[in-house]
Order: sequence, then C-alpha cells, then structure tokens
Amino acid sequence: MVNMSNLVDRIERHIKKILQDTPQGYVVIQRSGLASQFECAPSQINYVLGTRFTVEQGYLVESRRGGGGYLRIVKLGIETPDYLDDFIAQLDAGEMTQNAAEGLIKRLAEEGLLSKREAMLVRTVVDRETLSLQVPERDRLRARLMAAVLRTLAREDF
Amino acid sequence: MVNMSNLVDRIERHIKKILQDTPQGYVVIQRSGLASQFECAPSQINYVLGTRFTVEQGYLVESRRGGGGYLRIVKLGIETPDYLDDFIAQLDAGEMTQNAAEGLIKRLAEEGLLSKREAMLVRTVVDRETLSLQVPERDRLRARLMAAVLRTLAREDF
DNA sequence: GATATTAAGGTCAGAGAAGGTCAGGGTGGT
DNA sequence: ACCACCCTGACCTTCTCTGACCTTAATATC
Repeated sequence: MVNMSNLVDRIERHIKKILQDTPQGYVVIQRSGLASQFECAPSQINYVLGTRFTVEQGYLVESRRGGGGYLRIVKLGIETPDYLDDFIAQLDAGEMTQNAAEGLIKRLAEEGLLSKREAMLVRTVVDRETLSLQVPERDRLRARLMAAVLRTLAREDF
Repeated sequence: MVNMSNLVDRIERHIKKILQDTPQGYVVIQRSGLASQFECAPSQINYVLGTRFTVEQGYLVESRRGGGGYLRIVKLGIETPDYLDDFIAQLDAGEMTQNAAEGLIKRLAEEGLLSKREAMLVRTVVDRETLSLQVPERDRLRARLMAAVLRTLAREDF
C-alpha cells in the first residue's frame, strides 16, 4: 500500500475538485503552474488530460500556447438532444474501444443517467471478454451496443 | 493434509482474515507487496486468487496494471446457487434466440431481479437489430451477453 | 514594421512500475 | 507410479511518468 494514489489520480482529483467548486463549469490554469504544484514534468499534465478528461467522459480541453498561455478545462453538461442524436449516429456507423466505452459509462453514471447497477451491467456487457470477437468487429459491435444504450436512455417513456 | 500451511493456504487465510476484519466487504492490495510479505513469487498470488477466490466460491477479483496498480478482492454477498452457475455455463457455451432472451428478461423483471429500466436496457442490447450479425454468431453472442448480465446480477457489491 | 527573444503549451519515444500468463518442475498422497 | 495440486521464472501487457525536441504567441529590440 505504498502508493495509495499515484500522480495521475491525484492530479485528476485536484482538477475535478476545483471544477466542482467553481460555478462557471470550467477552470483556467497554467500547465507549468500545475506541474510545479505537483512537482512533476509538465507533460504529465497532458497525460492526465488525455486519459481522464476526454470527450467521452464529458470534458473539453482548450489551450493556448505562447506567453500568457493557459489550459481551459470545461465540464460538459448533459447532452443536448441534437448533439446526442449525432453522437448516436456516429456510434452506429463507427467503432468504440473498451476504454472509450468505460469513459462514457463513467460519465453517464456521474451524471445520474445510469445507476451504479446499470453502469455495472453495461460495463460487463461491452467488456472485451463478453463480446469475444476479433478487433475491428468487436469495436464496431461495442459502438452499436453503446448506441442502443444511449437510445434507451433517451426514451422517456418508462 | 499434513501440510496445512502450504503457501497457498496461508495466503488464502490471510486474505480472508483481512476481508473479515474490513467493513466494506473488499480489500485492495498490491500483488508485489503481498508476494514479498510471504516471500514468494508474485505469480503465486495469482494462483491463490485463481483457485481460492473464484466467482463460484463467492469472490470477485478486479485489478489494475501499471504504476499504482492493485488487486481488489470482493466478497460477494450471496453465493450464487449451483443451478444458476450451471445455467450461466450453459449460456456461455451455447446460443439463445431473441425470443428466449425476452422470456428470460421478463421473468427476471417479474422476480424483481431487474428493474423496468434495466430490463429495457438489456432488451435493446440483445435485440437482433443491435447485434446485427448473422444467425449462428448472433445467437451465440446473445447467449454470452445474457450470461454476463446474470453474472452481474449475482454480484452484490455495489 | 520586421526580427529576435522569451514564455508558454504539444508530442512522442522510451524507461519504469505494476499486474497477467503459461509451461514446466516439484511434492505428497494413494 | 501416477495424479493432483503447488510453486516459480521467463516473458507479456497495460498504465504511468519523464525528457528531449517542436510549435505557437506575446513582447522586446532594432
């Protein structure tokens, strides 16, 4: 139990914390500042953003380089209906990795669209092991399954 | 019988001990830590988990690799009855038509094992349209999906 | 106004830190 | 002697973290 929490988790928690404490729904910070606060390489911040603040998980990261550069991390709200339709259509036509699906499920759970139990159900259903197909097919099927889940959640009649 | 203190037995007892002493019903440990505690090869831990902490025996093991990796051993609340294990095994090896799946889902819902919403989710997920594969594969996949659902319902740790 | 400097952030390969798998040898009981 | 169980070591996969190098923007200098 040495590493009760590694860097990536601590930084993730920190960002989510200030994101919660802020009313606007976004944070603006400096990469270098955050890095020195956690005494790590600046690129570690990019790693955190790339793995924990993805679009699937409901975040948007904007940035600016150069003098006065910054990172702006936005927490996206529950999808607007039209955005959702587009997203479902994309899924139906495309693929989704297990990681991406897990991010999305996590987000749906966080936003209260899926209960813990429901999230668990969906998670096992789209699991690699369960699907047991080879890769292009598996990711396509997973995408369709997630699309079906979203479509069901979008129904309001039960 | 002589050797009641095999490594495997000692490690098993140790894990069960801390599992009992903990109120949450699960333990989080590091494989490497446990291995050095018992002065054995790390893979021995996997052997213990694979032989003594299986789903049939009422345990669930989740893990994470990489830096900050861990093992999470969960004691399931209710041991799954044998007939359910058999049924799940059959499903995993066999096929299930959409009709059969709908019948099963309906029954699960009637017995209160699935909420209305959950039933709806599962129903869309195993739907012909969603799966969109040709028939022998589709029915096999549906069987695996239903097996995954049943296995999740048997968990009581969330 | 053009150019140089400085101050950001971005990318990617590779090292490091876990856990997973499997073949194969050991051991004890019958 | 055989069989089932135990245990290890070599090799694999996944996740994390850093450092070297690159791009972009603001500002200072000429």
